[in-house]
Amino acid sequence: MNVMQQMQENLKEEIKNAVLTAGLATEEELPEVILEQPKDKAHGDYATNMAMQLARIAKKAPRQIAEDMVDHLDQSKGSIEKVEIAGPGFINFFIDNQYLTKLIPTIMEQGKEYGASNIGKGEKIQVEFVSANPTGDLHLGHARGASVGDALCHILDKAGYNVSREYYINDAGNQIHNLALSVQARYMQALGKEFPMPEDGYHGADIIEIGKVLAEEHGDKWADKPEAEQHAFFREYGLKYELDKLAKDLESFRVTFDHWFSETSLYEEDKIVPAIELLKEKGYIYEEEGATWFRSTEFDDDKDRVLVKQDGSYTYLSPDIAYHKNKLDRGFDTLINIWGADHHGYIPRMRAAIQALGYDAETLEVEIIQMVNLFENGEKVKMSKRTGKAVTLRELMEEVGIDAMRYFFVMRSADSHLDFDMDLAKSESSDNPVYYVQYAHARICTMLKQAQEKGINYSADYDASLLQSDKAEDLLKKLGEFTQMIADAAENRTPHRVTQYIFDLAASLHSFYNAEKVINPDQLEETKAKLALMEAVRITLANGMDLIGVRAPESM
RNA sequence: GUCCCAGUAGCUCAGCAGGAUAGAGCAACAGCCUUCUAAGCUGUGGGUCGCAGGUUCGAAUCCUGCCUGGGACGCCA
Repeated sequence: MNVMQQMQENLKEEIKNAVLTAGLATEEELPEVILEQPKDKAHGDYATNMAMQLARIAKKAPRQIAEDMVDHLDQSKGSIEKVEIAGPGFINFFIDNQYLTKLIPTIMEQGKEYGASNIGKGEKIQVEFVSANPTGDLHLGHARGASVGDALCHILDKAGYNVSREYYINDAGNQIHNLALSVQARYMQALGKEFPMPEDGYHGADIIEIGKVLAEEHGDKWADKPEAEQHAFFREYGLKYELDKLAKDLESFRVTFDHWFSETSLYEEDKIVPAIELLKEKGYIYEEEGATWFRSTEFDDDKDRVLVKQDGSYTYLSPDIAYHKNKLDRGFDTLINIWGADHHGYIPRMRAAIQALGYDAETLEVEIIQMVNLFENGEKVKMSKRTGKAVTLRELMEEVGIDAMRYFFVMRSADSHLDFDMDLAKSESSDNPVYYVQYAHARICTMLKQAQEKGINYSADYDASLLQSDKAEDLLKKLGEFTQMIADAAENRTPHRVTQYIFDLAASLHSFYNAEKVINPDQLEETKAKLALMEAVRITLANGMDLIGVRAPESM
């Protein structure tokens, strides 16, 4: 808890005491103290709506209650400078913000750790994200999922959760057979033979590439082998090639995983039958029309779901249940799955499975990432997975750069559609928010460097009374909010809050920069105080950017 | 037909578990570089928060219905 949070707690405690000593409510009746930061500075630093909340309990007019509260408020505590009653019964607090200067030494001391808290109390959370099928290149939707998932993991980690990041590899179903057939076709074609692509084949450029590589490395030695042998080979080769590519692309994109979990391993280690057996013991399984059904309607699903088809093979749901059981067996308190919008219909049956396995429905959280539309030259870029003409993650990385992508993909709340403006993302101007933020960081670095060249050394031990301007106070307040902002973003699973925060902090920095000269050898002590402030802002900006996978450049 | 998400300034979006006169950025307009990077700053204009009801001291926020856009509803994965 930093000094700002400490101050807020003290203030809340004082408000509570005032209500109790004024006899307006009993301890039990007392609602939670809500402290808000008014948008208008004329309304003070903090305000509480306690008087309005108490109106019914105390059976008095809110303004009267507010007056009673203020009479019983001990203003010597909680750094209160002035109190006002306003509007329908708000109590506005004007705080002596001198305490904020204590933030700077804290931030400088904590460095990369600044912003960390223990709100997660070590809760074990597993985040499964991306999990794209190893049958083609990663495209825009995956890029957004990767950006959001990775940012969320960093945020949760910072907020004191114990995070494990996982990628589920769908390497067992029909689609892998199709991959094998597609690779086979491209291989044959690379050898100059006529060979049709399978019905649901994968038309991506990557598969054509595999065919070429195979033809070069192996010549035509596979062309006349028995079908089964060919399929096994192409399957294995294709899978390995695709997986290596996925991992490499994601790593370039600064996204890494703790575990790559193979669906096939569920078969090999015989995890599926026992999972279904367990549900059967609990009475959620029945047979009908030659198939095995999961009675998911017990848990609010629209209809029951088939687990084993008439032909004896599993539906996708079966290994998925086994997989989630496996996750839970590994001792995670909470599972977060990050899925594309096209999978949202799948949530109720998965939730039902979690409950059938004996866990609370809330154990599984599914964050849905809405679609991304790509715009170039003001026009929507059409995408088609079928023809393989989708814009890939790698292409986009090369064209617009990783920083801009990472920033843009988490910039909006995940559950709203995202228009990705290529021209804006590529532009090196202040219109581009990622440059705006990075520029703020680079500007500070330049100042610190120049101070150093002039032989001016700053430290956490500075004269705080020299930081009195409104612009400096704005910066300090913003710095103080960092830890709480991360905690909120973690609890609400809203990584986009981080981009908003660093954008606002950058704006405050630019504003300060234009209003005040930092380095002034004639005012050495003031210069040192400002440099300390700059360093604190720099650390906070860098930490914020780190959370969303954006680089903090020292010069631009 | 059922379900999910969205509808806020000309455009793209915030609005944190109802709170004061609804906020940013872009675009428009007017200013600021002999001074630490103008990739920046300052100011102005711009809104029936899709529509209609309801809940209450108070609703962009919660509830109901409707309209519009997108997506999902397989013994596919």
